Amino acid sequence: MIRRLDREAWTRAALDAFEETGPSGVAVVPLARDLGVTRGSFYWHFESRDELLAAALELWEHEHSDAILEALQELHDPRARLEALGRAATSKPPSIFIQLLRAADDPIVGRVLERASRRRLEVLAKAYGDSGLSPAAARRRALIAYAQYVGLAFLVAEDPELLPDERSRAAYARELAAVLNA
Amino acid sequence: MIRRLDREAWTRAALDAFEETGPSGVAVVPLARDLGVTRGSFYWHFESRDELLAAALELWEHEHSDAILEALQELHDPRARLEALGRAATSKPPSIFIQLLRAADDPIVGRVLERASRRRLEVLAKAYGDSGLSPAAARRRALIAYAQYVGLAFLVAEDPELLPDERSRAAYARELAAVLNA
DNA sequence: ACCTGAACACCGTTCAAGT
DNA sequence: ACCTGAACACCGTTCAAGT
Repeated sequence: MIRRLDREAWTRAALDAFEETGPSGVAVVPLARDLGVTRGSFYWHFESRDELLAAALELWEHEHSDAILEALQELHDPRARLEALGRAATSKPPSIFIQLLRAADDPIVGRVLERASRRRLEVLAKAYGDSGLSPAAARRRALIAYAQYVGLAFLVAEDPELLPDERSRAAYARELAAVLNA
Repeated sequence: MIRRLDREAWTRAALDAFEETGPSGVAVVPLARDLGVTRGSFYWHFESRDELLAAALELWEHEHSDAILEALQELHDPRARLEALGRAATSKPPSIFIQLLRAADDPIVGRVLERASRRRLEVLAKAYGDSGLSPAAARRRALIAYAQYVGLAFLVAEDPELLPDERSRAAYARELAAVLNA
């Protein structure tokens, strides 16, 4: 029996591989092997391997990254929104986002990461602005908060021993909250 | 005339390529072309391309990363040391470090980055400890400060428009200092 | 001691031919 | 409309042969 695939099947498989291994996992020949077809069939659906990677990350942007931000925008009370953002920031970051951070030198990954970061910074700045800061101060505070999130996510992914248990994570979150509400 | 190279020449060339392009720039065939020899000659000096990348990054660790930390340790006044660290943190991060951050998914890059981060966190925690914090609090504060440094370096490398001019950098640094000295 | 040059494996890409 | 299979380019690696 001959397997028939569509663009979507390739894209989902590519996103799974990306979550597992990062951009190097999105490779035509191994994916084709896994999907039970030959490399040639891939080029019926896509122009190139880069187009596949871009499509997979676009899927993530629409289904996950944007969805989270939209849910947050539902919270009209700025204090509640900042609290929700704080909880999101101190809980475990999604593995796809971690992979994006860890492979930012890939041009396609870099573009997606920059778009996602821009949106998140806007949402954060809006929350700080709505809770009373001037636009410029809100933007700076958003940058500080998001840089902290990115830096910590990065470092802990690199070395989980930095925050090994729930107690250390809680102590870090308390200290960070004290520092950021100064 | 036949070119003769040693291990050091390959290592320097590899580090230059890494600074320019990241790990993908450390490729045997293109480097050999640049150096005017064939690929085969490379394997006289090194077991593998990975050994070359590791050697290049080791060079960076010894000549740059460690050197900076040792210079800082010379400052015995903890306040002066924290100030020097603050200046280092808000000035432009060295391009090799940025490349390390942007390619952390590479196993060899990841190892080097983790080692360097561990050392920097130790030095930071020691500075905070020497200036009066308890060991646990000093470690948390060090993590907050270093995560901020890493996160900002990362985001600004991705999108320089986040802090486009000297004025915005200064305003950010002021706000950050206010926040971190809370 | 250091380099050449040819070989092989692996992945990206193309394309004529099949169903 | 979707897939096969063979071809080519490119890079990592090996190794016998050269100087």
